[in-house]
Amino acid sequence: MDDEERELIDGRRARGTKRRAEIIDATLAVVTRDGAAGVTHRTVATQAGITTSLSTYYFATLDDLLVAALSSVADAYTARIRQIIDGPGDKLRGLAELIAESGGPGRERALAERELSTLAARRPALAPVARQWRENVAELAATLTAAPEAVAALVATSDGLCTAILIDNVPADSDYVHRVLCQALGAHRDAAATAR
Amino acid sequence: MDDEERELIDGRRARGTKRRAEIIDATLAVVTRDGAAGVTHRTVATQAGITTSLSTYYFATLDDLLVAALSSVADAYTARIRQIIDGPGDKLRGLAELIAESGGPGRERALAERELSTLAARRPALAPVARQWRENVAELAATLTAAPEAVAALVATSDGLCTAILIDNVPADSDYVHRVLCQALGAHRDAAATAR
DNA sequence: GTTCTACTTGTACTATCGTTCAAACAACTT
DNA sequence: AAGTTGTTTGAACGATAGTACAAGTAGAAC
Repeated sequence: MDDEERELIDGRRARGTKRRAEIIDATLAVVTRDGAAGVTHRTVATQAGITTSLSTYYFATLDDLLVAALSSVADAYTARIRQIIDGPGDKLRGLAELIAESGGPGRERALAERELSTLAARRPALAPVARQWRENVAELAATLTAAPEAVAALVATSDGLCTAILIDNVPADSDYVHRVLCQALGAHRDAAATAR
Repeated sequence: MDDEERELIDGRRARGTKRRAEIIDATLAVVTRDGAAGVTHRTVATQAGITTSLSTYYFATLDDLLVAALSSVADAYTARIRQIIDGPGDKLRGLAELIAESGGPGRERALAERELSTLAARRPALAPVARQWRENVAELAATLTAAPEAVAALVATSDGLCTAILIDNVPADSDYVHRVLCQALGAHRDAAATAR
């Protein structure tokens, strides 16, 4: 245990980063299992295998914990989509596969994200975090079309498809998702293969 | 205790329908103000100006209350969109105006609907109710196009636009919404004015 | 009148919540 | 060894939650 994580930019030591990450993971597990309403210092602590007071030691208030958890999922999602944007492959297909994950192994995370982003509607401090996903999708869309309406349509469709997949609770077909995205982009006739 | 509930179409009297409606309204007011997490028998009762026990008299459990409230908003939304489908006007424009309301006077209701439909992701009994909005939009879309992808794109876009409007918390321009819907429909080039 | 039934209230029990706090623990400095 | 600093614990306080329940009302049926 020397300079454990540091993940900070300044020369100083990173504080309880590892514990914080554990607690955030436990929080997301609770959100996945019982919903955001089930998140309490006690349930989170039990899930993490620590004491209640330790949870409050790292996150003084429940709100801090929820904000941190939402930011965490948002960051993970952001990393995924940036990978698609900067990567070499077909961007629209990459997005389709990412969305389709909401119905399979990524359902838990997608569910947590929706739950927590709904929370954001009432806490102004969380709105920027919740908006990040949309902005990243918009950036991706901007590489595929110049029409602002097409960008907006792709962003909205991506979000709506995620919602539909979550509520219908069925494994999603990434080919189908891709086709719907093409439709929204207006690429159904010509630009279906132009991605990148 | 015979045919108590039914309060429906048959000639019999409806039981505590009025009180129930009052309590549901109060519930939605609480959801609007404090979110679904703020819904308790006590807060609802205070909002409705009744005693706590009366709230439990009509809705034995908190879950019953939330289910009833969600069903209520879903019904109201359903009525609105059926009006558009069966009405004489431009259906796509009607839908655009309905969506744009989420940013203005209808924000409260849209917020409540999102909050409560998120709740549905974890309670299977609520999923059909949450799905109804999508199915109605799909029905509307089916009158405008035959392509299944276009229908799916319009439904997803409608949902995503609502979300965006709610999170961005800005009054929405129904013309803009209409243009994005046209884009998703694939009607940007030709069919922009074909609605109906 | 009495009776019955739907409705309404006040009170209370039990559980759990967020949060606090003093004390113990661990590792590293001096 | 003593001290310092960051971490962890167990116990507790006050507040609020869901729910239950016996008692009280009002009005229609008898």
